[in-house]
Amino acid sequence: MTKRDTDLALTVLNAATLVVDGIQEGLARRGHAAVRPAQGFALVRIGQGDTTVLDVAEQLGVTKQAASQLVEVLVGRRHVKRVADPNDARRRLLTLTARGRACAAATEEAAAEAVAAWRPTLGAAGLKSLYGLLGALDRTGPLRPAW
Amino acid sequence: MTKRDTDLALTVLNAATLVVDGIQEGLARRGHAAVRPAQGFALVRIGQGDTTVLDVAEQLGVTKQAASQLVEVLVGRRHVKRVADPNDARRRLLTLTARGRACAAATEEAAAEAVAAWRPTLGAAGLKSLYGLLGALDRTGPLRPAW
DNA sequence: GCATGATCGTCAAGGTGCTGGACCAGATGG
DNA sequence: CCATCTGGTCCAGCACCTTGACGATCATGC
Repeated sequence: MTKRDTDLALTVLNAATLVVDGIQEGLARRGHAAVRPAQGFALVRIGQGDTTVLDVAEQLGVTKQAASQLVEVLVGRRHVKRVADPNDARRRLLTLTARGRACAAATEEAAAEAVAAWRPTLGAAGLKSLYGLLGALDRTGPLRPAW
Repeated sequence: MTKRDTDLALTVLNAATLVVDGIQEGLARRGHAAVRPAQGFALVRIGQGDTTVLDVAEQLGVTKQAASQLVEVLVGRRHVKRVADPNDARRRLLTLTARGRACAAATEEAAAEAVAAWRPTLGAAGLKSLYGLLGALDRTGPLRPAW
């Protein structure tokens, strides 16, 4: 059974590759070729409101410095604006611009599209059971750099 | 249904994170903390025989230069040796040393272990159906950098 | 009040890993 | 042969991450 377990590990990595590449391609097709998946995920998080650089760092699983740099890029692209937190002058709340909202939506669409591409192969039932199985795994929370 | 598709994409990435981290940890627990997953995969490939730098590059989905650098590290660690190809003086066949074989085996074990950790949660039947579902997806072949 | 310590964020320097361009040595085919 | 292709490496540059240090702002306890 060990041999099959090893193969399963590879199929999981393969699936993740398909997802990441699919998101990249989906973003590009929507005119956001410059947006990397990790940036898209950050935008989605920011879109949920009340988000700071630390929140982004936690979600992506990187240091606050790395998150700060990533956010800096998004600010430079006019996807994100920093606003002062009225309750805590240390915090700089992140908010989406109109362009940022478009990118966040595109990221979610691209992610959905990437797995929707499997529907012809797996069927709706297959996707559903896949969702059930993988959803039962530990939620480690942080995603991974380079995504 | 789109919302669920988006979530599924995230669960796939989460699963891949678990696999990669599990492999890292499994390698460390076997005394190969310095071996990165991508290096382990390269070792496994080299262990199959008749492997060149270009083959490694293809498997990992990186340029031949990157593969060359990765192999250079493995050679420096005495995991891999380069031998001349008697039929083609341009090719430098890669072979595993005893230490390299140990690392390759440890990588496969660690990968199997990473998904075996899901057995208590998903059950043997769950793993099997997961394998069936993910195995049906396109085999893009190349893995990803940084793994 | 006010010192002390924790927290948010940035700056700066450094490392790692990948890429594209250039190049050499060896193979290949008219 | 000679032009071309292929396997491999060297090199410069880049993208992204990390650790360390720091200023600024809260929060606590006396």
